[in-house]
Amino acid sequence: MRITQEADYALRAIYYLSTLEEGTKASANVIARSQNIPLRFLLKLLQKLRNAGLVESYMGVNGGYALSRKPKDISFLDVIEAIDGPVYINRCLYDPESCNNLGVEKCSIHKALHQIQENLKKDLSSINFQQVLDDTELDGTEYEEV
Amino acid sequence: MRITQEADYALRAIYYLSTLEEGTKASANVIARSQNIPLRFLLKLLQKLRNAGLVESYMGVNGGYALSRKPKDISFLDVIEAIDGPVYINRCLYDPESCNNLGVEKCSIHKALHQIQENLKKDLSSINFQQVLDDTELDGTEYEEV
DNA sequence: TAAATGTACACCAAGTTAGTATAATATTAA
DNA sequence: TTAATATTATACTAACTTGGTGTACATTTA
Repeated sequence: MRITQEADYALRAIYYLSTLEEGTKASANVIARSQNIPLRFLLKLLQKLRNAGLVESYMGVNGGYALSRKPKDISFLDVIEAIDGPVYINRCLYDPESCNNLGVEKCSIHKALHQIQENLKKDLSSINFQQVLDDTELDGTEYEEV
Repeated sequence: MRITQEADYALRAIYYLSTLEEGTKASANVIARSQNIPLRFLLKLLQKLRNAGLVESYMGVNGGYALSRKPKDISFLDVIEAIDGPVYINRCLYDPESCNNLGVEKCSIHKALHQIQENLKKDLSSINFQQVLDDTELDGTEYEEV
């Protein structure tokens, strides 16, 4: 019932790109060091984000990666599904044909799980990176704990 | 981001026991056949449910398993955590000490994930087996589709 | 053309999952 | 008291997933 470490890294990579001025690139090296992500692993993961259309990449000297949309238009669900594939909380909900019970339609258990899954996906898609940025700023500055 | 097949089986086993008269036992064999679960695997999984206090077991001839509480007092979360362990949607939320970013407190990403996790757990704990029973009865009889 | 960058593909160790196998123990009924 | 029916305990395993690493190549800029 958890996201992979790779998806966690991806969230942090997208977060880092969100902190930059719109359109600014960052190299994998810089992202890796700033977020404490193994470089090789990050490079591979960035390809998935690129294939999903979340980032753009630029080769060569001064190359790097930049968001292809504004932070407010990228949700946690976008990132997690780009890396881990579709979110589904049990087998039968992914491939109802292979369900060895009665399938999603007939089985009350799976119907209930389906509802929970949809709530989860809604939650994940309702949070975007602008919100995370705003939250971070609040924490560090204005509202310092006393 | 999914429950194991074992947890799915466990939900179905508990569901089956919920359909019985209160206090009635069923043997692992009967449960296995009725829910299409591999017997050996079911036997092992029933131990976990027993250790978690969800079912009681009886050895010997006419032995078997029975719920230790009423269906309405057993939630999906109870069953899933009995089998898969605590629900947490990423590593850092389970063991914040080993977080290689800033930990749940400092990192906005992990704070957001934590909120989503709590919603998920609330959802899973809000559904119990009496509800599933009721839903099943509605389906099969009164409300048959035309 | 050298240096800095991303891309592509292959490989691998460790852990997890979904089981299976075997033998022992407890209870009941004949 | 023995046979049959159950659960319990322990150990094993094949396949898959995860979280990486290694090597070689392609592109861009100075």
